[in-house]
Amino acid sequence: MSVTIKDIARLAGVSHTTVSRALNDSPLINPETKERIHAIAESLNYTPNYNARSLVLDRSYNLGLFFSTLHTGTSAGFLYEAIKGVNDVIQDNFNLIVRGIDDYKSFHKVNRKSFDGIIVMSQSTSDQAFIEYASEKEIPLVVLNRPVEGVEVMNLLPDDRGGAFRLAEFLIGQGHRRIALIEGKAGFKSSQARREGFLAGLAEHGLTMDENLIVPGEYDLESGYQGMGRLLDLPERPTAVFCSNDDMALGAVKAVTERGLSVPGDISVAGFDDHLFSAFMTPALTTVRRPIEEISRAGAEKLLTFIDNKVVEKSTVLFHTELVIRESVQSTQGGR
Amino acid sequence: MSVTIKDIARLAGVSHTTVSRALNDSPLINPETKERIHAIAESLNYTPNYNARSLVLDRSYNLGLFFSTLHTGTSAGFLYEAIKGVNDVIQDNFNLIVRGIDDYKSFHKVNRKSFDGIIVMSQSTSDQAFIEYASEKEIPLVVLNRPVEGVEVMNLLPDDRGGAFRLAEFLIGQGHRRIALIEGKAGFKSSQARREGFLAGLAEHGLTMDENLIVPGEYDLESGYQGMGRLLDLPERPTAVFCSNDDMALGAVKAVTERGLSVPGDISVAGFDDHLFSAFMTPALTTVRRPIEEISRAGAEKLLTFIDNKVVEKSTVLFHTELVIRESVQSTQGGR
DNA sequence: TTGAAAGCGCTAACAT
DNA sequence: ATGTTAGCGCTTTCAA
Repeated sequence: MSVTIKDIARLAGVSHTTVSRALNDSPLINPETKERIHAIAESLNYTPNYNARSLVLDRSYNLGLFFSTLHTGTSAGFLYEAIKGVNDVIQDNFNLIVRGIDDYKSFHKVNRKSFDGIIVMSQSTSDQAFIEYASEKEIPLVVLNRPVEGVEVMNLLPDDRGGAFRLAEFLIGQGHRRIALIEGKAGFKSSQARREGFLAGLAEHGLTMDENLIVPGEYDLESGYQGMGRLLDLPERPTAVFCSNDDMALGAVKAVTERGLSVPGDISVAGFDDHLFSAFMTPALTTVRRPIEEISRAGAEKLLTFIDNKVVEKSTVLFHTELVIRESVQSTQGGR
Repeated sequence: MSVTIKDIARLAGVSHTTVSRALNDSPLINPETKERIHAIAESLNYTPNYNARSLVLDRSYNLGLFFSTLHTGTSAGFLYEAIKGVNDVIQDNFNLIVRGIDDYKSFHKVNRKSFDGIIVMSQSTSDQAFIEYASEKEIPLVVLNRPVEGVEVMNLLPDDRGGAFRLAEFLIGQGHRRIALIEGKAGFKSSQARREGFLAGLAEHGLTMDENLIVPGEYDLESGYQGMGRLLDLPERPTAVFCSNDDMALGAVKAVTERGLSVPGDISVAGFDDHLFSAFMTPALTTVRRPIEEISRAGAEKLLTFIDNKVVEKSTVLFHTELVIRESVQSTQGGR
């Protein structure tokens, strides 16, 4: 068996209580005793049993980072940025448990005892039940990325709508009138917000979108490729295409070049997210930056203060999304 | 406070022992009693306290997935595939704790009580101390992706060397003689194995590599871009460039097209990994498939059997890497 | 088939 | 400044 505070107590000739206090750096303990105990602990290679501590302190040292799904619809870049952002903040103090909500058969194992706090990186309303569950259980909670309705939570999200709006205006400013849209995954809030923002941006300039120029997508590379294929088969092609994320934009560009056409020479393409690879695509992608890592970081910080102060604040914070102009959109006059 | 087995016992008019047994589906308990207890537990919305259970059973239900680092050198695709592979296997039975080894100030919190098992997704020898630590502590352990020396462990890895070897042969078969290499991150085992395999492949056909045609890289997009820039500035350019991973290949292609040259028309480019985006690049990338998700899945399965059977097997398994021929490499005669 | 009692390793009142 | 004692919620002998 492994060494416990009782073993240390025996060797130090004190009670295990004293050992516990010494190891927790209690001011009550004589500095010399403290030092002696620390030395013994060190030499015995003692490590505390966190399960025992958790049991009495009612704290798990676990933080959950939950995604709507870890399967389709969650891009590698998204997962990466979210984990990085959260991980940077929590440091050594918590275990970061990563999971797809759709992997749970039941939420039984999700409770205050097992999670000191939860971050939901939400993409669709499919996880609404989970959010309500966590909220009811009064687990400290922040929901990132999509707006939550029906239940009050701390809610941090990118301004998808505003970004798409500004992108539409930019496209129009470049002279485009016949503009197409490859939608994001059906049911995802971001898909909807981006479409709405985009259409609103067009409307702002008196344009409405031809229904035939809206094609469905799944947020993955393949569906961008397929979607663009359909648009190119149209008798009258669009001059510009807004892909609801960068992954689809990459696929879309592929479909264009494969037919011997060029981006942006023959057709302009824009994306959304500003993934790491977007600046390195050929041509470099014009897109909208969505600050996922920043949101994740902010969410983790909020959560930690909730846990420390035992108060959860409930409000919505919108993070700015920024138009990033690169090379994949050209003016209809030629040139960028 | 939350409901415990004692609360259930009181309501059911039995001892808490009986409740414990009933809930764990012990054959000793009368079916009717069992049913009654289950019903009460259900109605009370009982969830077990895993900390208490962990304390007595000496099991944490935690699995660690540790990366050498979560910062530079770990690409989004790599993280994504690793998490997906492991997550698919462990289902609902364990918490998956994700962490960068370089985030630990000390390994104190890593022990048998806190982790039922550990998967190290290792990229460099910088995590050697951690692997040795986990091995000494006798935590069930598998190490993926890089060969481990100096300590016996279960070790699953891709055949980086063989893949690079075959790629070199392919390039030569396409008529290339002046071939360059953009290396992976210094210190990473994979960088070394790929270089060695590649040089061996050249040597097999009597070629040696010009020192000037080897440039350093960091496994990220930017360094691929920079590296290719340096190669293009050479008085006598290579006809083909092997980038040690796909991320760098994407950056490299960018550097080529930015100078008004084309891939593969003016220069051929190959990568390694076969990331999701590689097939969708323009041109589609010729590369070597490294089955990270498959390795992760196999690693997780191994680990679970170790935990179940309380035996750890120690051996090395090499996973095949496959040449994937697409469009970015052209024969020096023209055409693919 | 069930219950009583002990104990997992720790922290925290309450003494002293 | 230190020790005694109880208890967190659970599983598991041992006894009935």
